[in-house]
Amino acid sequence: MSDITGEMIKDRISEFIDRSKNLGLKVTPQRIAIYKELASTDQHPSTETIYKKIKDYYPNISLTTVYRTLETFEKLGLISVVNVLYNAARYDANLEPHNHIVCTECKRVEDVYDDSFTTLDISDKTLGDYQIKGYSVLLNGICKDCRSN
Amino acid sequence: MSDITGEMIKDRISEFIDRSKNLGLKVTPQRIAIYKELASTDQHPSTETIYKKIKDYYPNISLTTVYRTLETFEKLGLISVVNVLYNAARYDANLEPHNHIVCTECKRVEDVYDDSFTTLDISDKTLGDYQIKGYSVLLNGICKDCRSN
DNA sequence: TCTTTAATGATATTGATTACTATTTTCCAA
DNA sequence: TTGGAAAATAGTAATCAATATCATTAAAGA
Repeated sequence: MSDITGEMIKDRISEFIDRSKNLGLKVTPQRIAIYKELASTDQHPSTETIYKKIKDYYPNISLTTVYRTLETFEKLGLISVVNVLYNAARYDANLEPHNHIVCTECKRVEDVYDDSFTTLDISDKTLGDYQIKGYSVLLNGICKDCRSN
Repeated sequence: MSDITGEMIKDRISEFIDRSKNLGLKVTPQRIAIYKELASTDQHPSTETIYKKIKDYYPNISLTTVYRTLETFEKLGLISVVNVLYNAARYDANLEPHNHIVCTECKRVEDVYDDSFTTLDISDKTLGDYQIKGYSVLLNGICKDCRSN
């Protein structure tokens, strides 16, 4: 949306601290740094990218901490992961229009045939400067098998 | 949709061979095996999974070949990759409803605010046995920078 | 069949992520 | 305010996914 101001970041961080306390998460300087880095950008950075940025002013932070912390935040809903299925490339020979639902536990992917997903209108405003190739709707949830385990 | 029958697979493979020839791709037993494996399932397998299956009856196929071949097929549109953004986890601290557009060249991710994407109706039929957590619309294309390079 | 050129296999390397463990820190209760 | 239990961190090793390299092999048209 609009640019992220310093004021907004401060607000986000104090809200983050409150939410952490409510969730029983200990508030550490590493966690604040990681959250701050992520809340200060709309670039959807990777773990490595966040790590490198923090390194500049917090040279002995551990990469492991960044990985672990982002996972913790994500599980608690403090942040979100853009790409649920980031572990490995997954392929499909079925070229007819359809979409997918993924189980966030076991990473199983199943087909979804729903016309309302395959016929979305995409406005020029939405496209921005991109030359569009396509789009996909990815539902995520927990499958029957994983719920019963 | 429905189950994949042996007849359907044969059809898909001969169509695949035709398309390969038209595209100037050499038709090798490895390529046929890889395509066949993928066309015979609706499980959206990873490279490793396909490799292991083929190993059973084609023991000296190389994992590298499977990687390379799937990439080739995908670039030519013979198959598709379910998860464009599979290289590394990407995070977002912005929890307000929005979606994303990704550049398939440089993997940059940008926010998309489009109400028609954030208010999709999800039918029970679509959900199947899943306990839904959410969904995302991911547009993909080529950004301005990558087009000009 | 011959030849060109693409494709393959094997291996090494890189990059992303997770596992492990000793040490340190947070934060609550005394 | 301080002591201590529990949680978090740092550092390193190990694993898993993907790519690079290169010598060898195979496909397909002349």
